Amino acid sequence: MNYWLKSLFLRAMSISKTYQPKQAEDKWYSYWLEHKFFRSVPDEREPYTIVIPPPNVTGVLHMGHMLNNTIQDVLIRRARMKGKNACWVPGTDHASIATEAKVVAMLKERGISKKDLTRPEFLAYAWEWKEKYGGIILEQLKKLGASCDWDRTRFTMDDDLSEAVIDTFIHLYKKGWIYRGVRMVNWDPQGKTAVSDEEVVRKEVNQKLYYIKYKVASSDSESSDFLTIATTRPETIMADTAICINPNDERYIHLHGKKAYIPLINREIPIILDDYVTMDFGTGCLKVTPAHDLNDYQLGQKHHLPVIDILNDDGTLNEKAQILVGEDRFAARKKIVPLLEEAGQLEKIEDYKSQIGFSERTDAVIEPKLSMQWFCKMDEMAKPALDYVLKGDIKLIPEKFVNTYRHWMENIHDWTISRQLWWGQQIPAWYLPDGQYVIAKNIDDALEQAQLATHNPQLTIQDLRQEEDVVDTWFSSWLWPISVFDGFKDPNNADINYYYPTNDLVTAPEILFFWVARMIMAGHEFRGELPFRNVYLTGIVRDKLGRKMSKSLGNSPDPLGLIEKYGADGVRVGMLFSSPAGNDLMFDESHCVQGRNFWNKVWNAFLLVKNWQVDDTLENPNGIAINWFKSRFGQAMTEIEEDFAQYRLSEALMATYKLVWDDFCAWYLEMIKPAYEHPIDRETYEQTIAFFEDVLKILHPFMPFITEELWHDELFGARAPMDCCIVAPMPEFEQINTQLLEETEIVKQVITEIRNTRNSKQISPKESLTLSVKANSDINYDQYKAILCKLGNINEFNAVNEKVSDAVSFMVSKDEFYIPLANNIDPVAEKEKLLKEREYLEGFLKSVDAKLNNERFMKNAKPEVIENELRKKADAEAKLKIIQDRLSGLAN
RNA sequence: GGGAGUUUAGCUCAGCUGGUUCAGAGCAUCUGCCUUACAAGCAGAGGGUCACUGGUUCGAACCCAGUAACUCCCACCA
Repeated sequence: MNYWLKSLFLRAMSISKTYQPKQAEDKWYSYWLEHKFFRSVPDEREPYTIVIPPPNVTGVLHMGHMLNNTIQDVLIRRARMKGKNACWVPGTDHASIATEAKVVAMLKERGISKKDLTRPEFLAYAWEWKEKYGGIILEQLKKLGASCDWDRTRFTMDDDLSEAVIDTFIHLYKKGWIYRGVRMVNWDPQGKTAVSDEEVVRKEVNQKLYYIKYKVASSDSESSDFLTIATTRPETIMADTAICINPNDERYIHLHGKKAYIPLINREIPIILDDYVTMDFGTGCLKVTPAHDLNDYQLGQKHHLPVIDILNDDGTLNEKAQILVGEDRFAARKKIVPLLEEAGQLEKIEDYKSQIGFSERTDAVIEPKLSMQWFCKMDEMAKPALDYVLKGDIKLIPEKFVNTYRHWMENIHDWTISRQLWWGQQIPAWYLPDGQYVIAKNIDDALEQAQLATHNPQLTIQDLRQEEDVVDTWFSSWLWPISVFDGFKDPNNADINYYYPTNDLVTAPEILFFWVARMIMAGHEFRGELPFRNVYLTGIVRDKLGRKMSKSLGNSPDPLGLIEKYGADGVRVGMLFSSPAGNDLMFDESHCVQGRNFWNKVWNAFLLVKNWQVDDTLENPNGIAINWFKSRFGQAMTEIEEDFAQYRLSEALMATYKLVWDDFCAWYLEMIKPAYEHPIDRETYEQTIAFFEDVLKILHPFMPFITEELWHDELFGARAPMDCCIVAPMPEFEQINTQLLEETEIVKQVITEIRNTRNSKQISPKESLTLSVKANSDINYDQYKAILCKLGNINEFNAVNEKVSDAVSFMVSKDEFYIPLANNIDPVAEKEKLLKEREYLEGFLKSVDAKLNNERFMKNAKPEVIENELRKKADAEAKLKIIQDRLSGLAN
């Protein structure tokens, strides 16, 4: 009770001393903006460029964005501090289907129907909506600390970017790679547009398989012969144009050449033969519905069957269905069942599971539909794009995605690029009265071409009608790395020449094909060069149950709320702690807690140093500690460098975390910390501040705000306005003294043993002890005396040549240590400890000997390995001997 | 149906070219601490048959084969 009260009280008292993330975040983000630290213009430095995967303009920040953009920001900030000209280009994507759907919904709320608007009217509303609500997400990214060059913000429907879309369309058309044709496409009846194969998400759905009896037409009599088909879509029987059976199916030989009647509407259709039909599925009879099934369509083509399309664009039945006209396809499915039953033509219904395609954007069930669409040929463009990745010019991280990428590129289908929407770039095709069309940049060009094509100079603009459809959103996104630098409008401008190819692309594997592959194609086709060198594929952010975070599940924390709670720095660190490339991130708020605790630790270390008083008359007693930390820092830097080189960001963060928390705070600061209310010497003080500055630098990419805040504290001296952590050069590598590092590790172990001794003997840390060392190794412990005494609270430290009696003892490496504790020795326990150690060493030795006595080992193992075994043997033997000595000493 | 991947401590993950008795880290857990930077902390400790079964090898978490579970991608069986 007492304890809790006191700690509460103390916390309340010290509240003003703690770091206030919110204030610092606002303050420094504006400061960075004001001083244009994010701004990049070409100069003589090496560029480092990232283009953001443009989020939907309608989007709001979710956890996926948080992860993705944290990674990009870490990379950008690090590059900036390493002296590169870092350029991170932000922007948003017009996302035609998603945005148009939102605008339609908004209009509906206002009582306006899209049908009643003209195209320009609708677009006016859409732009208005975009200006008002669009791009919120970019503002949210700022809260995260994203250091994008906001002056370069682009939108995929900016004039220049749209122009690039039109130009590339024309370019590809001229190459013969864009064509128009009637195809079976994936129709989204809700968005009322075609979508590409990639935008169809297949899900397993519980369905019914309906067994329907078709009457077989027989010329001879009234005999009622029936055949039964199985279908999941009874509402489409009215669109049937044949029944198909396998020619080898002996059950149905009697049906060859016959006809059958569609139930309810009694239309006569032929029974055709094709070995496409699987005999053992369903009944072996297949209804052929060319208008509403891709396979049936192909079958229909082969057998020259007519196509009867009974569905409207919105998924309702049209008059060709004859019955249930106007009903939605699913309502019709329900209603046709009793009708068939009444007619006695429904044999049975079975449960059935199958994969159904859903629209990625609207989640409506996709309807295969025949329609006139625009397509882009892919095979020619896919080849070089595949090569870049296979040859390693573009690296996918992690590499496992190369296989998937290859598989996709080798089996690529043409791309349906037209969308029956208004929000987007309208296809630059103009139809002439006679049905021909011309492709042109604008209507004047179109007219000119049209007049030429028709040899009719009388043709006027009024005679031309522009294609209503727009292009797929990805048809603008694939140009992004080029178009953001105006590489189409002005292919030789300074920006594109300097920044392109970009360096790293950070994105989700889900859009590897949608976007990444196509950018590679576009890069090659339009600039003859790859668009980026490395693709870092992030994982999906899931909750701790492994479920994808989604709005509908409500399992996604509010990112801005998290920032509010843990500080942007805390959340960034939390996101990165456990997210290796390509692995899903099982997000748990506890990671953010850890992140927050980390910045808190840094803050407190700062308070400690800040409150020190310097006494210039003091000598520096901390030479070893300082040299050790220098080496340790250099060592950690090497590791961190290596981790970054391999894009192991979590590990780079962890190495940084341990360096700061363990090495800097727990060891170094404790080593040099003066006693309470004692001053510190000048040299140690200044060296420590220099270390602290280096610590801030390596932390900055992960925790930009607190590091900038501390950077400007007077502890570090006066700063010029542009002297900021964000542009501070990364620390140089120090000379690494391996011997010092190794010896210090041993000294740390000695300290741990002393602490353990205290723990087990219940001796307070405040009670100082005497320590003797009998050194059997070459380590000069005298050098480390100061550290040992301070961290072990040892008041007397001496070297001895003989073992000390009446003392607790332990061994570190080969050396023996004694703490005299006359009244507190437990000889039995001491002996037990030694016996245990001996047992371990004997086992160890046995295993080593087993190898060394094994002829085949000696014959096959590499010399270094054998040498190593010999060393192990010698070491173990030496140690055993010491233990043996001590044991025999105890026996007396 | 085809392909890829994963499986190591309670959780999230390292473990590179097979070679210290190799089984690691962080978090969580447990024990002891009101130690003047920090209880959002300090000092310690305990956690694992490396999914399973075989094989190769002097030696396997690591290589090979098979099995199981999970994940993702691709695919037109009504």
